[in-house]
Amino acid sequence: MKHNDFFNSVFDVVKLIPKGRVTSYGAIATYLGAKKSSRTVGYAMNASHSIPGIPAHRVVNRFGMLTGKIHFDTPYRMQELLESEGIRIEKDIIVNFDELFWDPTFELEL
DNA sequence: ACGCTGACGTAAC
DNA sequence: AGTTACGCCAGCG
Repeated sequence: MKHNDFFNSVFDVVKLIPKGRVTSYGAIATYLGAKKSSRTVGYAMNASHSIPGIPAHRVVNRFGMLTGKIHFDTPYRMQELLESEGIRIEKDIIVNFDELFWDPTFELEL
């Protein structure tokens, strides 16, 4: 886990997100040991656009809000993808987010 | 080459 | 307790 590997690590973690589950940028950043880099985590997702297999729609902010939906092909794509996995969304906010939250630090434990 | 911005989150005032 | 500012790092103007 170095500088450039940050992106790579983020992608790896996102790929590990189980279907029907979601996580937050901060959770990934914390898992990588740089909770302050949460912003960069989201930015890494931006780069994931060129990388298939990255369920970026499963990554939301700390409040469970689909903040990155705008960066998808269509703003509704993210919500539809999540709903397709059984996740309910209301006003761009994941319902039962606490229940669906998948924390890599807890699930993967370092 | 330099600086601002951006899918966030936390600390400080 | 609400608001403002900053940190992180890389892409882009």
